[in-house]
Amino acid sequence: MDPMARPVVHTDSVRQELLAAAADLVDREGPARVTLRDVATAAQTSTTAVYSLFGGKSQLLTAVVDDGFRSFRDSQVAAAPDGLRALGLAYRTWALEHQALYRLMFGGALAAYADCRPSPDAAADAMEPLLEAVAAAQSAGTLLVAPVESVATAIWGQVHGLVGLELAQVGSPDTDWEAVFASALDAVARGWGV
Amino acid sequence: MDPMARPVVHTDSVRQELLAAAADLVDREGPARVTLRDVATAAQTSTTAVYSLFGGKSQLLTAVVDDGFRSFRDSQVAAAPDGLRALGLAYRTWALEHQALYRLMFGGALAAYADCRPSPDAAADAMEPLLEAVAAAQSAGTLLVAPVESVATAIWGQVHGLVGLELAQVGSPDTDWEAVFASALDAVARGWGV
DNA sequence: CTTGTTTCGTAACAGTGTTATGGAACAAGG
DNA sequence: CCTTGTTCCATAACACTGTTACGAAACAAG
Repeated sequence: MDPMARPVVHTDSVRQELLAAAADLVDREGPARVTLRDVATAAQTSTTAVYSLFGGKSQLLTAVVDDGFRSFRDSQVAAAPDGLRALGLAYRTWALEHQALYRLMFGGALAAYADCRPSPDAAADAMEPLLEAVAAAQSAGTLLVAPVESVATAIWGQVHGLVGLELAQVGSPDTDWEAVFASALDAVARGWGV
Repeated sequence: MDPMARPVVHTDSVRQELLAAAADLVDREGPARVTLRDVATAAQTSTTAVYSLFGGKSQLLTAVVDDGFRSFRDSQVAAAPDGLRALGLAYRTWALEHQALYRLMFGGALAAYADCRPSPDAAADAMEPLLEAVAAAQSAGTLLVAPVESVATAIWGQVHGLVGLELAQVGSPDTDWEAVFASALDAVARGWGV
């Protein structure tokens, strides 16, 4: 009994191909131009696969965002040994290299597209290197002793905000964002340093 | 000759009703839930009016954003006499009161929805009170003398970034954002003060 | 080879932005 | 007053979206 029936084609490898295709489309065309038919075609399968493997478009995009947080966190971890300022610079670099994905992750654009949010843990994990760097600087005596999370969030906000303004192309078109970013990091050091 | 033909119904008042209906829907349901048919129904006209008065959905949303920048600028102008810190507080207040609109204006969400950007002038105008406050503080000797635009952009970035993180609900769910915001403003004062 | 069961590609559905079309509305001339 | 001419706009069609239902395909067992 219990015949094996038709073999499964919607395997985990197809799942990863769909993820890659979706991420690629998001980065190249922006989230609005991502259609399930295009994603399925790029992954050489049908739209049904998205439903059987993810549940729908919003879950697929959520998975893309979660992957983005992992990649972002890796870049933060890699920069962590070089200190706080390196974290800030790595933050901007990653954002500029993955603009569409960055917007999807932090711009709240995803919530606007589909009623879904990335796993809160992903964002928290990405913040971990910063938290550790802040704590280390505090115990090293180079940073004001205040609630770690407050300091880290404020610093994150500074970096995040400047990147956001740069990506939104707000302000004067000929702004030297790199210089502004550098002097903002200086001001952060002065503002939170001992 | 030149008969007057059928009288015009798509007047400027219909245009403003459409704008109001669209802004209302954006604020209540978010940009993704805004459909031309709903907007037209709310304004008691047909979808054609959107095309004859704005050109399409993206232009309608752009107009909503431009209006948002005007409202935002007004709140900044109102807070300007009370100094730099008041500008920051007013910034956050306005953003929290118009979350969906704020995301549309600064989150780059609009570009993701439709291929259009708000008039750059609108954002520049909104920044004017901050520029003046920075310049005033510099000549009063309470702020580091550095390129006004760099200082203003960095400060704007700090405020914008924290608000963005708060709206995106990134970080610990029980974060006391008001306190973080206040201490960040303190750090800005220390970082850029003389 | 038939049967039974599971799987998934195709095609249909509801809803979107956008465009085309035909009727509606009025001034001028008979 | 009616016809005509001209302009305008609401309705209906179109192409495309995410999603769902269906029926054919694929294999094990009898």
